[in-house]
Amino acid sequence: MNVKKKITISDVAEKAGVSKSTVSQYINQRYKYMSSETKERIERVINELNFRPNDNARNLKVKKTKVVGILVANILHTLSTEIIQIVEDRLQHNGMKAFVCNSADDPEKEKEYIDLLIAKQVDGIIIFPVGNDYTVYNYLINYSIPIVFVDRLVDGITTDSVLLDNHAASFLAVSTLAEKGHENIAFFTLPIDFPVTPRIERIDGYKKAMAACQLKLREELIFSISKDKIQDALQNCLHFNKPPTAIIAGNDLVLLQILKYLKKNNVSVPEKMAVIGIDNVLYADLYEPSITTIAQPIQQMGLKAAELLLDRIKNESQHPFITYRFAPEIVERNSI
Amino acid sequence: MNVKKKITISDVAEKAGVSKSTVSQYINQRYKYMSSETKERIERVINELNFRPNDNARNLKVKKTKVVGILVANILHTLSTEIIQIVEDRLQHNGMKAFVCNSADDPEKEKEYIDLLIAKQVDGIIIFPVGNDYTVYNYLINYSIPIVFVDRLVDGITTDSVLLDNHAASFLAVSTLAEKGHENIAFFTLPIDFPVTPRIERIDGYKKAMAACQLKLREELIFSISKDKIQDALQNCLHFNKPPTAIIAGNDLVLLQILKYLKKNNVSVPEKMAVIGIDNVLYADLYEPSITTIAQPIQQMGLKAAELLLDRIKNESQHPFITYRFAPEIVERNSI
DNA sequence: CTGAAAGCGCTTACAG
DNA sequence: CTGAAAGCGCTTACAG
Repeated sequence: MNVKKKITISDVAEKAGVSKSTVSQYINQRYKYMSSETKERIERVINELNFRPNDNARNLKVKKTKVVGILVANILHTLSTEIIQIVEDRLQHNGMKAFVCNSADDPEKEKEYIDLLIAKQVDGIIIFPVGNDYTVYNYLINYSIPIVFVDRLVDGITTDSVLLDNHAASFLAVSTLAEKGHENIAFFTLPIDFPVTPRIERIDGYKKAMAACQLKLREELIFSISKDKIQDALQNCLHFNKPPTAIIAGNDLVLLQILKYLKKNNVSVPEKMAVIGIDNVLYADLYEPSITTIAQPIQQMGLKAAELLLDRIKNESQHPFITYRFAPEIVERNSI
Repeated sequence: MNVKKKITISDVAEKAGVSKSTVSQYINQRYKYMSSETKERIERVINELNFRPNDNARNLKVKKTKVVGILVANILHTLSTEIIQIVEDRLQHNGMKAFVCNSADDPEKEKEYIDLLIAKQVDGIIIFPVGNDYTVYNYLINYSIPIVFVDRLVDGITTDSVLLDNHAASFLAVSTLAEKGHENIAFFTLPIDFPVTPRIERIDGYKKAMAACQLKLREELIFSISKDKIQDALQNCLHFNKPPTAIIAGNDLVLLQILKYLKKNNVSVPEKMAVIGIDNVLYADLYEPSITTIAQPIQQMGLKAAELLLDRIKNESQHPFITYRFAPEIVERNSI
């Protein structure tokens, strides 16, 4: 493998016997004032030399890069990849492309990626934020780089945002269970050592829904703990004086732990324990019994996020920032 | 929101009362010949102005970008995101970052992303290839951009590659079933309209394993069809003269379809139908009965891919290209 | 210890 | 229809 020198526009110009300007015109498809002979000659040389223009040079002149960043909190979440797929498809239709970056739940990494995306001069960024330090996101706003938040919000930052109506999600879960006569409903979610919007709002929604359904709120039935502690906590609360007869899983990862425990310990669902999960999961139909879930309208959320970002990128118009809340939907199956 | 002019190195230099060169020295942390007073002054101004150097300009001079591309065939596959997570972590330790791009199973998109990554001058690319047109990948080789293939190979391209020993995977599946006395073993996988390495190799491995186990090969028990046709095909083959008593699912998506069918139709597993899936899936333990799977050593594969790429990027040394084949592992559960 | 100058590979207004 | 020239925002060898 011989290390070949990178081909530049000058090489093409020289070999084609025209000026760099003309080659540049060709690259940018401004054929208007170009003889077809010149055009063909340039085309041939470009193919021969396998020339690819250096975007770094181009972007130095032309301010638009036609690239947006999608910075996800954690790429392992199904929600992230599904939104990515949808957003990308919309971008495609607008001649844009996406670089996906993964914060891996690490605020430090997120900050580095934001710096990198700024440095690469992306036209806009869709962020599933992990950090709670608003100064980081302020860089973007200072640089007038459009951003759209998805799934989570950050205190102190006002921008276009797209997320589930988490209160409604909890309400749907609680009220559905209440109708079936459940009174002792446990709520499990991941930690909120630092504020994570969906977790906080879903807990809050749970509390309000309990009140609305005239059920007694028992704080000891609310668990906000790390993944590996869920099974122990569940085991524990089964020995309460009044153990729960129903569980709401705050997200897909939590649901997985709960189902593992229930299966391992032969707790019959829904007879001994009703289960309802927020987030639709691939295996909801597969479990025995199939699991009732509260689904996010991912398709619409992805489209809205893409649309918001594209609007900001295209026109300079300054409509006020809006936080869009999407209504959840219950998918009734056999676990309640 | 007032559109602020982008801050450049000149702005910083002017405000700090030094030359651009000095600011540049500061940015690149060459403090050796810099008075601490100058250093502090520059630092202060950078913070005040919120200055972020433009990487496009930098990369025009400095050939290394410290960024690699990870181009996945389809970001919805768990394998992709798990490998991304692992690779990224290794890159992090080497001061590099990753831009993830999603081909969405579309060779045209893949080509565009390759062009974009070249244009952005990434230092290297990890590819889960979708296309079968080797000329596309040849661009990269022409440009001396290191590439590592993961999961799939491309005819006509020789480069470092990391993938499962697919023949061994099929062999494990077949021989395990054969030991349990199964003779009529069906194999389901997705289409091979154009060559997709794991699918082809797993079918091939299945055939060889059947021979090795002295079982009669029945071509009509091999299904290479699209996802939505799997359930019908399965239904069909249950009415064969000699229906299969065991099924091997060629990957996670196929397994999902098969389990859906079996559950819907109350086919008892493993009594009436043994099932074994290639690819470990999240819900393997959750299904009733739990599903025996053939797992890829994803951790090791991700690390190897990262290591190979970093080696090529760092040293110019020219060890020959190697295709690494990782041994699969069987995770025995209760479905066989 | 710091600055002036050339150059990276493009684009674009302008001249002809 | 095409080319010469300036400039985008950096870096770096060199001079002082």
